[in-house]
Amino acid sequence: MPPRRLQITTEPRITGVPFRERSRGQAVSLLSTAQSAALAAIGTIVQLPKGTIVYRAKSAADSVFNLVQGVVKTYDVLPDDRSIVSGFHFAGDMFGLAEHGHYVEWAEAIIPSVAFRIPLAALEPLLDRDGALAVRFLCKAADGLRQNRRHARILARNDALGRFAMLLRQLEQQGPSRGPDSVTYFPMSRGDAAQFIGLTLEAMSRASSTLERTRIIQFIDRHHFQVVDHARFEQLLAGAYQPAVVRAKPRALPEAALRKRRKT
Amino acid sequence: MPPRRLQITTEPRITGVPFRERSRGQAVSLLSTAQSAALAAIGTIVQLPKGTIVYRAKSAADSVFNLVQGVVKTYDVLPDDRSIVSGFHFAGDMFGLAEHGHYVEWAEAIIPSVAFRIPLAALEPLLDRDGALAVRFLCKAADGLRQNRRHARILARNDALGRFAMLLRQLEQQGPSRGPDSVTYFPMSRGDAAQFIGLTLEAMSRASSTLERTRIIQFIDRHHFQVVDHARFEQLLAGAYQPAVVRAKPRALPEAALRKRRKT
DNA sequence: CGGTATATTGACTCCACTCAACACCAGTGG
DNA sequence: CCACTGGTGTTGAGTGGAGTCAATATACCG
Repeated sequence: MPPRRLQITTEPRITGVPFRERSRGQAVSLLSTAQSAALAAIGTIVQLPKGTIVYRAKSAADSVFNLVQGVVKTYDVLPDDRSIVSGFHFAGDMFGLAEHGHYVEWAEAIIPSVAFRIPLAALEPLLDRDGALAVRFLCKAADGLRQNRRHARILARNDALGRFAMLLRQLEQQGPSRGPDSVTYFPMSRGDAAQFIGLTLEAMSRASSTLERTRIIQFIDRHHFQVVDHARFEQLLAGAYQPAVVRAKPRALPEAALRKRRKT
Repeated sequence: MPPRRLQITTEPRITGVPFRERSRGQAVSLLSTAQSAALAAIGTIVQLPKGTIVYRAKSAADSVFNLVQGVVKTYDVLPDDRSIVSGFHFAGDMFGLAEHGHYVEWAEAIIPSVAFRIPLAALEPLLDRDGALAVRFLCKAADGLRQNRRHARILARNDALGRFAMLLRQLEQQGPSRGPDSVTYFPMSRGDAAQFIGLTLEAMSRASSTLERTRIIQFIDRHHFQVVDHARFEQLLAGAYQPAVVRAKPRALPEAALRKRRKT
């Protein structure tokens, strides 16, 4: 697959993995030109300058959004004012999850973005009529579920290094597939990233520094990085590597542990 | 809403929150009798004794499952052999998420269960034809996304007590709504619960013991609990309560902090 | 009953959080 | 040009709490 430019489109575009597709797993456009046109007919383009709040949690939800350009984060604000980022959305993604007619989270453009706003009032009849289109939306929803699983896997780790590495891996895979040593775009601020992987800003910064110091990754600038040592990076992702030079001191194993070890 | 018995059905049954529904948020059955019958026609009932592996990660995915009775856990096995539970599924839920024709996770019945196995080969044409049915599935997928958000909120907390409390809250809300001081079913083992909330078994056990010792909750037996002190339980969920009698010592604030505090 | 799996409790270590200070940068205005 | 500011990141020191290993207790199932 030749690396090609991300085309700037003014049509709705939804990417994902079709159900039937048994091929290798790159996400492809799920919509036919007719379907895209049908969505364009009922939706409107909205420009989202950096920092735009697309919607607030609990506000009336009348539309879903299809991002055609940029990056949008969705996040929860907890009772204690901290907030956690539930996901980052890229071109081809949908966002605007609601419950009982109200959005369940906040959405904010973290870089200049463009989205299609699709009113539910018009979308629902369209989906009712066009089963094939509804199935495409279902595919995209399944995509979201898989994305959430990845996020949960990140949050379930308890080492800052591993969490950060998993985030970088995800960004690598989200972007257009390029060469093995290419530079990957890191669109979000450190704070956003930290809130996504469930760490404090400081802990994440330390993890980042450690990975740089040990020459596993390298940041070109604040928003561009590349993996330098793929082998150790993979070990890190697998959870079987501590780059800290301070090896856990090999304290003498007690008797019971030795017995158990002999068996295996 | 009168508390009523969970009916044992041999028909597919999918519960969730319809898109249009502006009413209060109890989950309702999403399928009309005709739709249920259509699904029954293409699916088969499978009995799942406790401990049954419904499918394995990476095995060929030819069906989705609609649970009509019991509880099924879905989980990932990590490279280092630990495993994390991605979700618990109850009657009315669907599971069987796949990618490229292969399941992405494991599924296991944790109590005796009954499910409908619905082959994708037959389901897809059905959804293509029946847009309304596809929309119901979309509703259910949205339900899954909301469920995942709740899970992520649990994992994002860093206090064991809070995580455990949030799990209990979720179980309370999942079950049939009853009186305020009623007993709630705790279907999973401690190990499963710990893997769901991202803690070790020991840490979770300690959290559970602490909540019992401080009379916030009470376990009738290993699989039934009730919340005793609702006020403190809510504070705990909100993240604004430390039941540990060891209050953080109010060490003298340094000069800078005092200055900042005066401003606010 | 006995035997195994599951659950609780204890002791100790280590890592992420907290508070704090500092570095860096862009924009603003003198 | 510098000084001031606020926002954003990095680094440092100290503490608490969850992980780890281990022993014990309880429940489950023949």
